[in-house]
Amino acid sequence: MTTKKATIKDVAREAKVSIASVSRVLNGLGGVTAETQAAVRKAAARLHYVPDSAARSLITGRTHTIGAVLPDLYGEFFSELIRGIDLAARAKGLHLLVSSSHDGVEDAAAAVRTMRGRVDGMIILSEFVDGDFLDHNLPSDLPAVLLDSPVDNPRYPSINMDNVAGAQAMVKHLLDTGHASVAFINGPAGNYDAQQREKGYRAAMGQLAPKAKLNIVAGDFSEESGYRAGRELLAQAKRPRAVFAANDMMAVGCLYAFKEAGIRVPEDIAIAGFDDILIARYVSPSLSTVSVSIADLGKSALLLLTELMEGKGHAGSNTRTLRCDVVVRESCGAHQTNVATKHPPALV
Amino acid sequence: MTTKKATIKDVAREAKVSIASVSRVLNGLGGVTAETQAAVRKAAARLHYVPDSAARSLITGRTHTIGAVLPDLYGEFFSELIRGIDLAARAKGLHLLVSSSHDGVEDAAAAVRTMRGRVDGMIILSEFVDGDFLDHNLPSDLPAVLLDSPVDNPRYPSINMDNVAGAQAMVKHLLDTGHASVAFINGPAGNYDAQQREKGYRAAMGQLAPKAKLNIVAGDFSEESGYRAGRELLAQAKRPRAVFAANDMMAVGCLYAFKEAGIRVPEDIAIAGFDDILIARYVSPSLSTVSVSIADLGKSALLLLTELMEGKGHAGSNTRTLRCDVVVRESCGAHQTNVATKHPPALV
DNA sequence: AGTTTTGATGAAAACGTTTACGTTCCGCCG
DNA sequence: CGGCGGAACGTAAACGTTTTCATCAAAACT
Repeated sequence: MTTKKATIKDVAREAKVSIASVSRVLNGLGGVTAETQAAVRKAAARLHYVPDSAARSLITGRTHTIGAVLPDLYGEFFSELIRGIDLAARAKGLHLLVSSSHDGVEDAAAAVRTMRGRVDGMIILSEFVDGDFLDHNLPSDLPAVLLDSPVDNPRYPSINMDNVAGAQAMVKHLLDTGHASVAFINGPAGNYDAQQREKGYRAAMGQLAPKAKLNIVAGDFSEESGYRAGRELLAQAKRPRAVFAANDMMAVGCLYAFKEAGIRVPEDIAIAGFDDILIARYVSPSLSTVSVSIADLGKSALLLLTELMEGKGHAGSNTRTLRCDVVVRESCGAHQTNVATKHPPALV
Repeated sequence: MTTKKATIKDVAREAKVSIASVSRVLNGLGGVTAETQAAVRKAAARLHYVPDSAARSLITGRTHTIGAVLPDLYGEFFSELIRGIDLAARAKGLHLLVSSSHDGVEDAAAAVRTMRGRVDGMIILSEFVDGDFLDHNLPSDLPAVLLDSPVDNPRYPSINMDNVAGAQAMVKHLLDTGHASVAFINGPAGNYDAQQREKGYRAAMGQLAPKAKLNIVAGDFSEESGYRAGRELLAQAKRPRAVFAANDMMAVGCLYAFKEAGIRVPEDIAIAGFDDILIARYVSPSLSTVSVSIADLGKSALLLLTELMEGKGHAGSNTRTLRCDVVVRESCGAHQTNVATKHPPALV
């Protein structure tokens, strides 16, 4: 509107007070009479004054911004996560600086470094971070919380979804539904989530079907690898009665392999996935899966981070876990569905 | 690592030069001998010096950050858009400040205002912005580009996807495939995209099937509204041969309505959508749709914004358009598919 | 009435940079 | 040999805040 942006001095002059008083009024510090307060507010409004955040940060040392560094993530997961973080951040009056799509250690390190000084805290989700990474790239005084990470460093709390309990629950459900043999399609070797889910599978099998042989085939989270895994399973001498894939995309790939081979799902073989991606609802048969509220994950991360920033940090439980829920749909054979009147799924 | 963060003074002392020289070296301004340069670099490295961005912004007036304010968007669209922007921004050495999930004018206005001073430019996607909004909430000297907006203000260039051409092409395709009558499921009344797509539908029909009567039913972009629209269409005296929904979710809803009624797709009625969301590939029959590279949209927006920021903001063509492509799948009846060997869809 | 307490206010320092301007030194030309 | 130009470098001002401290008046005590 005006040609030059107004500074605190302009406001002070306009209101006939000192800049100190302006600062006090605008920051609600008290120690000002109602009249000066009114005068300052009026002047500020008239001049469209907005405090310069750079100057403010310089002196206070706070940016009121938190940074999120994320890998090149699968769409839905990404957007839900950001939404959760963003919403919680806004509620706390914080801004969100995002840096995503990192596909290498160096890339992630650069991202973390360039955020230095621009943020009051960080939320990091990256397969590349470990203790060393943090020590080398994070200023020691910068609060950070890790997402979905195996790192157990007391300085950096982490939030994980409860992969093992979720996987365990799903395997239990499959066994309970009457499928005696359950095979598992694994994720990429180095992936933490995959490892945890496999652990859950092993645990459930060991506990509930101790005499059954474990049946684990390789995969890499891609739909195509699920397809290949599906064919591999079909080629086995004794076909499993159910397949539990470490993520939904592989489950879908597997589903296509079965369809192609004329195998009926769930009548001949049941299938279940993990993640509850949007697609799971729309493939046919709709996919039973394990769901985790990703937005909640983001929200929890931010809340934990703000606690850290406010110094309420730590002591004890510095790692939190988010519950996972089994979502029963058609593909596992336990769904009560009136096939005749198939209503549209819930709105997204 | 070190207990206190190093400032430029520390580096100067360590390198036995003045702070001015340190600044010159680190900013590559020249006017320094190779020796001092080396000394400074060594000192900076030893101290793990990182320039304070707040102080830098304060004096230079630049933040090297661009802001994106977005509505509470559909997942996939959102993540793709952010990815496009983020990638392009990083390539230009810019940071990305995100504020999403705004569901009201006041909300969006607040977001824009609080970004003031924190960013060098903004990318705005919001149904609430119009000329007034911008004049009231944007500092006049802050470059901004609008996404998918009807605003035609010379001060704010905008980038739109070519909704009308895309819709036109899809209708043409449906007609060419032999479906004589094409109905249209509209989007929410106030929505710009919806309006443009309707416009494309009208244009194509008027041009290619001038004697056919227009058949437009209401919808609001939700899956459920698509379902209702589908039932409405089935109840018509003379059923259309093809349905073109203003977005994919409605097309999916419509598909379910047809399935429920025992209508075969595409044999009895063809269906097409708009957006090419991930699901489109996975419903059965897979959904023909109009695709636009959302990441490109984000990238273009950022590139345009940086041009503006560098002062290359020229008069004339201040609004750009992004091409849309018809994606032919099974639901429109023109797809050559070997149903016997249905391969898994392309990886995402 | 004199003294202390209280509360509002302003002056000025500090935050860590960039940059305009001086200073110094050296080599070169006249 | 004296002056001059330019390169290298340093000094200090400026950016717009917050915050400490001093000041001062008025109210509250003795």
